[in-house]
Amino acid sequence: MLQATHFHPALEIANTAFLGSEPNCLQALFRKQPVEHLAAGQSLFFEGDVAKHLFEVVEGNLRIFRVISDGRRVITGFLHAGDIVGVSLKNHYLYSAEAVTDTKVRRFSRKAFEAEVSNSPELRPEVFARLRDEMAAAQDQMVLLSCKDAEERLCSFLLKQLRRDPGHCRSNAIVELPMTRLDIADYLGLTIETVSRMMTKLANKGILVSAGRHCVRIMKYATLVQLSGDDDEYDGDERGLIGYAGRQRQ
Amino acid sequence: MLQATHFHPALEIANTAFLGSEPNCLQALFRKQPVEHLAAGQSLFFEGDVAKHLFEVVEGNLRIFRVISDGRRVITGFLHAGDIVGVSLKNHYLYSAEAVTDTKVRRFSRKAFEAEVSNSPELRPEVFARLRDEMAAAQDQMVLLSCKDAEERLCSFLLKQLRRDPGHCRSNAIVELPMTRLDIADYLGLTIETVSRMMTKLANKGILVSAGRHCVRIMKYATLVQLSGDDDEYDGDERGLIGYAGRQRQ
DNA sequence: CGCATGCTTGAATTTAATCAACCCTAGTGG
DNA sequence: CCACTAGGGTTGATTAAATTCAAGCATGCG
Repeated sequence: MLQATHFHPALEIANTAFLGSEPNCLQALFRKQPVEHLAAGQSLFFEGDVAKHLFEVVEGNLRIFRVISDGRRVITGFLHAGDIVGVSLKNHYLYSAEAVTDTKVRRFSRKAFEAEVSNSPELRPEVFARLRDEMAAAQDQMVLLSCKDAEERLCSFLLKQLRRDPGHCRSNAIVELPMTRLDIADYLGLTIETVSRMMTKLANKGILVSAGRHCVRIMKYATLVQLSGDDDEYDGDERGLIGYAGRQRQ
Repeated sequence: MLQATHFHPALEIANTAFLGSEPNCLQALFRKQPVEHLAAGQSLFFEGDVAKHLFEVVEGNLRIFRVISDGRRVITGFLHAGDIVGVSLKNHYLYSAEAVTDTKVRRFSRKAFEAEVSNSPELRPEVFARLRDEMAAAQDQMVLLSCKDAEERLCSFLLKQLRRDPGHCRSNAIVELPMTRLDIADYLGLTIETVSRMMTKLANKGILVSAGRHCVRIMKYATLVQLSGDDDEYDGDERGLIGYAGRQRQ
């Protein structure tokens, strides 16, 4: 998965405006391809399949996940419009991909993609940038799964969803949650019951107001950040000291 | 971090033998650089620092980790001889790096590295391959942290350590564990006590025999694999069916 | 030899999972 | 248009697993 953190559709279109036959942006590669439609729940590819294609998400969203031997599922990410699936792939898909909602994608041959990228000095930095963003996201997820409790996990998740919207305002913002509670649970390493309980707990604290199954209004952004356990806006000048405070909290 | 999964030192030296001024292997870039020594526990760089250099691990091993606001530490990986630190970096280090044991590294300017790579069509595939391996490792770690219990985590860890040794035989093999229990705990998302308990549990089952603090002999490889919860040697032809079995175990 | 650090073991506590019941809502068909 | 139903979601009681707290042991180093 490749989150398009720095590549908003608007920006991308601007880039393409003064562009000849040489695409200077990854998404330009996909632009000529026909749009394919996926119904909610439909699979795009399966873990272990030979990875013949990469995909650009045009609209909607995907979950990517692995299923382990005993049937447990781990969602390693959600993909949205502008994201490209598969740049980090070897010969086989490392994970399965399914549409969460009705979704449109464009398909591009992996071989052709790799040829294009290796020929274009303009495209390569973008591929690297996307890989780096993907890696950074994976690291964040490891931190979340390693040592955050249920409440922190859910708060982090909500913030992540909120920040995907470039025009989000800090408080009184609405977060869309197109995925089910089970999806959220499998993404956060929790159960649906725990996700549900934390959701009502946050609602009781007045931090958010539920607005239907797939929608939530954030009332106290700052509190949500605090509860997420991420030291955003790092105030500390003490980074870099030998050792660290120990693993206990408080 | 970049694990050198497919790049054993022996192979690398063989490659360099018939090699002109154009290096055809990433490690060749580092070869002219002086070796720097790090004492056990010494820091190589800190999370958040400007990433001016990449490093090749020549000997010994490093832990890379992040420390979150309340002092908890998450180890996201261990690095060994042949690994290169920092290919997935942005402008700042995403994590800190410390020597676990006495360690030797070579340093290379990130700018120069990027220039070399972007000029060399031979180097680029290797960079991508390493990034892909790193990504795959991160995914595995997410699966481990998401849904494995303490015993499965420790077994997975031991197997990973065992498999790093190219000449490992399946049973009766010795695994070196240069890191402390706290390192293992912070890597597996557990406490030292739990790691210790699981270690003795495996010893009681006759799966391994402790041989000092930093060494373990594996007696029952197959059992260890089973307990690790990874469906290695996948026997299933049923991958790719719609849906999945559900999240319950058994 | 003695201390310090890392490791192990045990008992109590806490957190989230599990098991079970019930509710709500969207979508269906009468 | 309304009643019914199925699936997703919530809530409560119980259980299990790992953490926390506490004590003691071993190993290595001065």
